[in-house]
Amino acid sequence: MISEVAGQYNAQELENQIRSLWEKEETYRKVRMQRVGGKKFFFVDGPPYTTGRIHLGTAWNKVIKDSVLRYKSMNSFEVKDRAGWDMHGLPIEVKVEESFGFRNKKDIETYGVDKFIQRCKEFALRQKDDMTAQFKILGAWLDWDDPYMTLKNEYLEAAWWTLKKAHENNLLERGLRVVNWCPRCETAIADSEVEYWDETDYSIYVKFPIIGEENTFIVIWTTTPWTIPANVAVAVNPTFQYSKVRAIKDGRAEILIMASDLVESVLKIGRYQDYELLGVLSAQQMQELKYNHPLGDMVPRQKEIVHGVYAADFVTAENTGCVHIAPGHGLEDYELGLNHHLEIFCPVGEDGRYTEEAGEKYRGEYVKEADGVVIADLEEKGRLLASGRLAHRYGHCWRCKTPIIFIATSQWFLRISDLRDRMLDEVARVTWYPEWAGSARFADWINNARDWCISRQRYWGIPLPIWTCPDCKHMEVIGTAAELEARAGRKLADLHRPDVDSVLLDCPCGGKMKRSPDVFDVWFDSAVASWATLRFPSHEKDFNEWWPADFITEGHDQTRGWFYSQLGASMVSFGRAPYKSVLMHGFTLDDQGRKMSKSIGNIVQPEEVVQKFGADILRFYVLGANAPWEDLHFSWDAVENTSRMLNIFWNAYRFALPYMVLDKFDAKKADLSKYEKSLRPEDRWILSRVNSLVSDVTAEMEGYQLHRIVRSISDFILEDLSRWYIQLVRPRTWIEQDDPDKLAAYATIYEVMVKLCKLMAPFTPFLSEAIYGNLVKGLDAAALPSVHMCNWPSADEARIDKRLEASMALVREVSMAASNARQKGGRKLRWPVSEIVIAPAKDAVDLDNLDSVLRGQTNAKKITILSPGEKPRMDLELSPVHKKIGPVYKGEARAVVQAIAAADAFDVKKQLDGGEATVTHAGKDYKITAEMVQIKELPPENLPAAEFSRGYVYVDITLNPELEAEGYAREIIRRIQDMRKELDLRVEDQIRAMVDIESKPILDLALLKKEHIAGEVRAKDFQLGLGLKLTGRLVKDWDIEGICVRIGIDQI
RNA sequence: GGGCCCGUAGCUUAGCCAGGUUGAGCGCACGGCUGAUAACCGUGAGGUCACGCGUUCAAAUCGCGUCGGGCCCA
Repeated sequence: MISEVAGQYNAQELENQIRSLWEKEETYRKVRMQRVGGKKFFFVDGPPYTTGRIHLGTAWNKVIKDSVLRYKSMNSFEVKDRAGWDMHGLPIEVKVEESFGFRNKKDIETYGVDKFIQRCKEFALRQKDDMTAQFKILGAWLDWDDPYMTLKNEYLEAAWWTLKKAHENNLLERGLRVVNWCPRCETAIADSEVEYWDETDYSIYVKFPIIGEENTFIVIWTTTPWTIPANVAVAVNPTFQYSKVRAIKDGRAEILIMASDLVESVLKIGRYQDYELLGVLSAQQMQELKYNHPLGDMVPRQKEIVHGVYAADFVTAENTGCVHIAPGHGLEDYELGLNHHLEIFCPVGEDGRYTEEAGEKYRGEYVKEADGVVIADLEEKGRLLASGRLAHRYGHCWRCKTPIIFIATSQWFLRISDLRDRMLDEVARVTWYPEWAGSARFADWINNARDWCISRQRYWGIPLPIWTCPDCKHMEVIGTAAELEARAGRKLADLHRPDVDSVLLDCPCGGKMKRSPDVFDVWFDSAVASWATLRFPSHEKDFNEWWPADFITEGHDQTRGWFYSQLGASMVSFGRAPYKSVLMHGFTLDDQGRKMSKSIGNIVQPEEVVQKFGADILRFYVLGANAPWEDLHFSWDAVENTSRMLNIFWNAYRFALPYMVLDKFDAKKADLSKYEKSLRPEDRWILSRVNSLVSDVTAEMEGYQLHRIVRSISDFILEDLSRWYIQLVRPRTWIEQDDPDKLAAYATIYEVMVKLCKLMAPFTPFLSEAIYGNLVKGLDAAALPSVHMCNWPSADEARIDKRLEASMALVREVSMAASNARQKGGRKLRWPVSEIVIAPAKDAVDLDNLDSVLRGQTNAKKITILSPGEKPRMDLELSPVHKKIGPVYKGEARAVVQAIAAADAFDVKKQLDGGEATVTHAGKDYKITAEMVQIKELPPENLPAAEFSRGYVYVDITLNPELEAEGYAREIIRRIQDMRKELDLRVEDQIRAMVDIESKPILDLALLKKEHIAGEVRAKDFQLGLGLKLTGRLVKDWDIEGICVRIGIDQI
């Protein structure tokens, strides 16, 4: 049986019940099992990093994923949905280091790498469990029991296999490169791991002495004085013109060379008082110059280096137009150095301190702290032209926030830049939502793609499976654990460091190969997720059946992150994109569009929203707040609004339940087909609407227009279902017998609710499950055990009647206009009116057969529809036109004016239509012409009007005894109903009621409706009179339109 | 400095792809309804559609530029 539902929508309580139901019944497993063998839908979960806490953005992310997967499952797809966890890398290392107070790698080595790895692993696993619980609360149905974890051996193998494949494809190489380097973590970091913010640094202008020209200098500018010891060249722009000037400062002259356009500004900064142009140099001539290093006698190596000038496009017309080149400390510098076979001089070690090569004075100095020393030395040697401070964007290690430096080190690279064009082809083959995410944003990123530095000099990561022979330099990449174990002749329980470090392999040369001590860049971990999640390479069958992924969805920051890393890893191993479609979603910002951050204190935790409102409400809110690819401005008000909306849905759902229960309604025996003939137009209308909704939502889902779906559903619930259909259907539910009219209403409501609840299931899974449990499972023990096992509803085209929908829309408009007009005329809706007149302006209005609906909703006895342009009879007001009357009547003018005032306006107008009119004053007739009066049309006081889209609606509020009797009856009914409520009576309870009305005329009116009143309030015993002695459990005095009415009621 | 997205009422937003009277919700003011009721409904005030220029009979919508916000890059 269907049950009644007590009380308001309590999301938390409902969700707890559904959660335990799902757990008890293993609903998730059943749902996935049910679709096995269906068309495959391979989803890959972008693995959140195991930080321990989910935030609003990750919640939104999982809600989108879950909604899409539930939708696909309802559409008979077998979905692959392993949840994923990103568990390696510096962030966790740093956390563990912090917990022990470690400062550098030496501390870790002292503590023991094996124990350190163990701590990292425990930390990651604990965080994973915490976050799993948080995701489950949201109703996110992924495979949480068997997630893919980047720390598992099977996952490590997927990374190994991929690297081996890249090696076979000749895309792996070791090389000296300038990399972003964190001197604290002592590791290379990826471009994507660099965080930029403003930092105040030195800004210095340095003079490099030209060889063979006395007192002549080329001027460069830099913000990193510590790189000066590594300078080997100067770059100039081949299109610029350079000037040689004789500059005067404090009576001393020197000859300076710099870009012609920048002379003035540089000399100003250098506080030169005067200068004279000696000549111009072309970029070509500039390249003939040689100079001495300004600190040549302090950095021994610099004495042996020849310093020249080279052309480079990247030189801009800023500062001096001459760029300091240190190939060991800059990316462009490095490339320029390679092109011109310059020495890649890098006198800085992995700890960020100068090495032996930097010379006696600088050795051991931390470079960022050496800036001041270098400046002082330049000053002392007279090579400093100017020195100041400058705030500019500078990169930092994203974990420990240490400013990064660039140093040339030997690293492993994937030669991604070679694949740029092929990657762009692949991107064009992927379907992007929105389209520009791929064609514009991602393509732009790929166009700038550089080789991928995949090695990190750390501990907690996937070890590089690269073994090299120290003797003959032979190198091999191992692809699987089995391969390694076969070669090593022993088992390895865990493929992490340090165990794997101890494995030595035989080299063909007879020597022993050692593992390259690095671990993978953590971005490489998640990059292989699409096949690692299928347990490839050990399970090839699944890979062949599922790969590549049908769908992934992540935030727009993942353009450079996971969208890219996956593409890169897939290109080097499989030569194609690992996904077929990508939905790029936005960021969660606060209600003012600011980033959520601890310092502003505007962070909203998803669980806070769940606790205050519920998971379904959070879900429906984030899905509906805006388009998925736009940033979400979180607003508590909007969440509350969503909550209110779902509450109305809940009320709509539960409103009919008591009657259905009372009548033992059984949809199985009494479905719509039995009542086809008894359906009212409004029933057919709501059925049309719900089927239109199904078709709209299905269409929008194809383009992942999730916000439009939520909007359509909300509109349907509020406008069509709650504000309209339920209002229309209410009186029918009170009919007591087995009237087909009532049963047709039940069947309609039932059909609509069940369809709607399935339609909402992917988005509000808890609420839908609860409603389905009652309405469907409550009636049919054999029904599918969960709404999430039902098929996605299909739109019943035969029920869609667009003309009827349009007519009803018109009826609603007229009805609203009528209530507007009533308000103007001061007539409450409770009081019936005799007539409502619809006066269309242009096009004729046809209500189809919805006349009775309109009458009911407007509480009107009659609806009159005028022809276009026609108006109801207006009051007319005559005003005399003195200018015209005066000249004709002269002395009698005053009498004429009075005659006009006294005349009947309608009569005058009628006469004037035929020519002249006659008006009378003091027994004398006067003839007047049309120009002597102005006739104004006024809506009569008893006919207030309001505008609607196609004209005006007039409401005739004139009262007569019959209408008044009805009005008073409704007033009395409402009060008795109110009192029934106060006594907490059930709908079907009978009462005894006595009503004492102090006014005889009103009593007489009420008596006309005595039977009606008694019926409406279910009073078996009903007395209506004057001076009655009131008894009953509840007696109350009421004021109805200024009359005292005393009512007493009693339950029988 | 470059790429992409966004800017509509006090707030949150729809409409923009496909040009044709800017539409909602919250909040505010007033009124109504009452067996969905710790709910609900109506009316009203409130918009130079960020700004400027262009295309067009017609621009919130298309194009260019400026300003502001977000993400990414340099």
